[in-house]
Amino acid sequence: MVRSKVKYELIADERTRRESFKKRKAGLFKKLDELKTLCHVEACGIVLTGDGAHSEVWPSPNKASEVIDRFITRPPSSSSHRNNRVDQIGFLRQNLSRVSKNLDKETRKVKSLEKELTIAECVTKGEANISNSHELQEMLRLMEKKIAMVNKRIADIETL
Amino acid sequence: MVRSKVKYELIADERTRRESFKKRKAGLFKKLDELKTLCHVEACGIVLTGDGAHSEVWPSPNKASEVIDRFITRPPSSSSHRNNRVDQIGFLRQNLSRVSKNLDKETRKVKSLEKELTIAECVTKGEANISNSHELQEMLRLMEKKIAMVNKRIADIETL
DNA sequence: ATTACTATGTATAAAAG
DNA sequence: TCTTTTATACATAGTAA
Repeated sequence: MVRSKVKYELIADERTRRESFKKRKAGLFKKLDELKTLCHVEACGIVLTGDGAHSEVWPSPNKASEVIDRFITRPPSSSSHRNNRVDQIGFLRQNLSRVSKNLDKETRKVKSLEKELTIAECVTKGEANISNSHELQEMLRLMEKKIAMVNKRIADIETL
Repeated sequence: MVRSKVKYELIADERTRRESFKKRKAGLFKKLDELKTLCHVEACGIVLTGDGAHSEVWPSPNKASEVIDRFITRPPSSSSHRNNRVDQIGFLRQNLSRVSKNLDKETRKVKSLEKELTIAECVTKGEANISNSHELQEMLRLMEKKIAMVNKRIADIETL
C-alpha cells in the first residue's frame, strides 16, 4: 500500500486499469454531484467504455438528455471567448444536422410531391379548355397555396 | 487559510460559491481528462450555470456531441441492471422524440398533401369522361405510386 | 476577475480479505 | 469481482497580492 504517483498515460496493466476506472468513475460522479449541490448548477457526465458494458451516464440518461437539450436550446452567452463560440456554433450545427437529417428526407419527399403536382397542374391546365372543370381549377389553386406554405416552412427550417 | 470541511449543501456566500465553482469545474474537467487517458475511455461533461455565461462543455461541444451520439447509437449492453435499462430506454425514447418532433411536422404536411391529391384525383376521375385526358390519368397513376412509396417510408420511420 | 500560496480535506493506488 | 484498509497523491478552501 505504497501509493505511487500515477503517470498521465494509459494504465498498462488491465486489472489495475479496470480497478482505477471504477474508482475514478465513481469519484467523477461524486464530483459532479457536489458541483451541482454546492454551486447550484446543472451538470451531466457521460462515460463510454469500448465494449459499452461499463458505460454510464450521470445523473441519469433522462436528466442528461435534459441538460443536453438545455445546452442546445440556450447556449452560453456571448461573454464567452471567440474560440468557444465558434466551437459552440459548430456544436449547434452538428446537433441541428442530426435532427435535420431525417427531416431532410421528408422535405425531399415534399419537394418531389410538389414537382409532381406542378406537372399535373400544367397538364390539367393544358386540358382545362377541354375538361372545363371549375371544381378542379379551384382544387389546383388551393394546392398552389398549400405548396407555397410548405415552401415557406422549409425555408424557415433551413435558415435555423 | 485554515481549510474547513465543506458541507454538502449550497454554498451560501456568492463570492465563495463562484470561487468554488470555478475551481471545481476545472478539477472536474481534469478528472474527465485523466479518466479518458488513464483508462482509455470516451467521456464528456456538461455544466450549465443559471445565466449560461459560465456554462461549459468538456472536452468540446463537438466532441461531446459525438459521445452523446455514440451513447444514443450504442447504449450499454444488457449486462446493466434492470433499472438502468429502463432509464436508458427512456433516454432513447426521449432523444428519438426530439429528433422525430420536427419530422412529424413534415410527415403531417406530406399526409396533408396526400389528402389534397386524393381529393384532386377523385375530382379528376369524376371529370375524366369529360376531359378524357389520357396523359392526366397516367400522371395520377404515377402519383398514386409515389404516395404509396412515401407512405411506406413514413411507416418505416414510425416503427423506429 | 486571476494568480499564488499552503494547510487540510478528499480521492485513490496498492495490498489484502 | 466487490470490500476494506492504509499511505500518499491530489484537489481545493481560505487568504492575500
